[in-house]
Amino acid sequence: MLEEEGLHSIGVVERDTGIGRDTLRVWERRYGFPLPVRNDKGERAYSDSQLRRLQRVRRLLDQGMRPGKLLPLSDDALDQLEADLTPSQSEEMNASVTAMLDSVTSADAETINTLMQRAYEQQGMDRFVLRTVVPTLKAVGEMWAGGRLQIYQEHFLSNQLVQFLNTEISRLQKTAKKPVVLLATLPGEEHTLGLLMVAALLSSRGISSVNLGGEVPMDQIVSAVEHFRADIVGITFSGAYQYSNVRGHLSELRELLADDVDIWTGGEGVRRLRKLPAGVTKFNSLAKLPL
Amino acid sequence: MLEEEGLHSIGVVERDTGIGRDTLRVWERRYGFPLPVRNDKGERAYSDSQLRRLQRVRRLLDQGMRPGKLLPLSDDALDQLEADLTPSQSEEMNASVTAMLDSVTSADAETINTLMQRAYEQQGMDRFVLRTVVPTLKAVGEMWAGGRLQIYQEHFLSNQLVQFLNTEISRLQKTAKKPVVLLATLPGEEHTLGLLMVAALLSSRGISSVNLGGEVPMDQIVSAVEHFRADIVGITFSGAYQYSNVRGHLSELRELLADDVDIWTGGEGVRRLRKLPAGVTKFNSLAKLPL
DNA sequence: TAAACCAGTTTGTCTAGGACAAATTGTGTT
DNA sequence: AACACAATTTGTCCTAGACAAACTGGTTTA
Repeated sequence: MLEEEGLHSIGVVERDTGIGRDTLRVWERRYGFPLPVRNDKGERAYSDSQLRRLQRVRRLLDQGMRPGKLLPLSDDALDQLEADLTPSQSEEMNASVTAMLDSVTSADAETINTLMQRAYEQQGMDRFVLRTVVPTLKAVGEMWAGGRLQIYQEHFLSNQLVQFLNTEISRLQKTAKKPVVLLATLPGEEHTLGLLMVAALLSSRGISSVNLGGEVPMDQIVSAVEHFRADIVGITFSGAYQYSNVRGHLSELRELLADDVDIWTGGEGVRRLRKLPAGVTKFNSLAKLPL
Repeated sequence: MLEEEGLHSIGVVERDTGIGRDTLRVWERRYGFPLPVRNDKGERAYSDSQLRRLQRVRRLLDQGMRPGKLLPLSDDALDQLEADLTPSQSEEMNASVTAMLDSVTSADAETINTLMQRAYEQQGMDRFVLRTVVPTLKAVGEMWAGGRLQIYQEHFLSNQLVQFLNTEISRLQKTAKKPVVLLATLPGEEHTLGLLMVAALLSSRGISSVNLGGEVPMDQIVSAVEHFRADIVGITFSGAYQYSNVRGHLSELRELLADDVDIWTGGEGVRRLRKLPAGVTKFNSLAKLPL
């Protein structure tokens, strides 16, 4: 009903922004934003522009800003803030990133694959992932948030990447050895591209990994660690991870696991975290895998 | 606070079971289960056993049971139901299927990969997908529903399959030509393994495909078809697809797309459908891709 | 035999404003 | 600079009622 007119229910907004229902309602009460219209049933109906703005707000919050300062702002002030926070991204994009972005908006599967293949051969896995894939995804995310990219284009890129990385991992994995790294995300975190990138980096260094994919309950991670005799568990958190208590979840996992199993964590979702539970290692950027 | 004593807040239960807060509260009101204790703040505190039972309930719901029948049941009756639901799985399975199942429960990544590789080389893509992968997934699904398989094992198998199929698709795709098939699932359908299997089958027949992955809004599918000049759109529906009105969705898509674009559809979710909208082709089993 | 229709029932999501602890910030002291 | 303590901010949870969408089961139509 709503969706066709560019309006979204509170449940959809929760899912797409990672901001809880209750939080959305309490923000409305306290700060006057977002102030959705109501449908005939009296339910909140958020506009596209409100949704997009909430996604921007979410990103800024993840950077450490506080709701009380952020939400009462005008659109202009928000623009300003974003501009300040992302100062010089567009200058130093290397050639392969711009080529990727071009091909996402205009090209076909073949072109983009050739592009990835070439960049990978030239740069090696490390630089390919860190200097090409990550910046491209970041740029794509920004374009999407700004409405300058179709959703299908993002889906397409994402799937091509999955295919490419899986192929390379599959090839490299054959020679991989100990230690074994177990990769997963926790329930609520659907974004698994990060895991794949970590797996790719590990493979290229001769380390074997077992990727369990997304939304694995904690007790299952524990069982899997025992089964595969994993030495390290890697958990990634995207910026969209809803449950603010990342630290709590990591402590919980730390307690459940044997002491000689290391925990590594990374991704936008842990960027802001300063203090980590004892026995948990963070890699701020993929470049700094604690090897 | 709670977690240490084996108690869980409603938020944690929501996360670990995928059942919404509101739903948990309304179940309590209507069916008397789950009936959590309260902490000193008056908040619900669910026990471990309640959490586990909710996970079992969730599995049964996914199989098509209804809350009203399920929730008032005793533990014994629940056991009975689970037992009934997985009666005669062990019919006649070919060797590669049983080997796969064995390795899922006991083995490591290497073994299962070797197994897939060997089965694929012996059987070719068609038979590998149809006689090995599909039956294995079916068996795994049944074992999972019956609680005879750990969740992580299902995740693991699924990820290994994704990796393997992507690798092979990637290799075969290089020589693929027209017509172009665009693959996706509609919003609400997260299960994308079917798409991957279709893509694999198509690749092995020299047909190129563009896989957009899961949950692609209809208008985005339409845009993508135009962009990629696709000749055919393939949509899969798993048995878990909630929206009963599969036919309605297919008609809608049919109307949105140009007449010279074919629509193919398949999967458990369309199995029951007899009459399809004009201009939509169904393949009942993957074996019968309408080529 | 199967599809289409209709009435009755079940079910999940949404509403309100209040409450409170955990997290963060600010201030003062060592 | 490092620490303790008070003030503020913030997210999550509470209640009980409402209602449309989804499903069920029975009947009619092709």
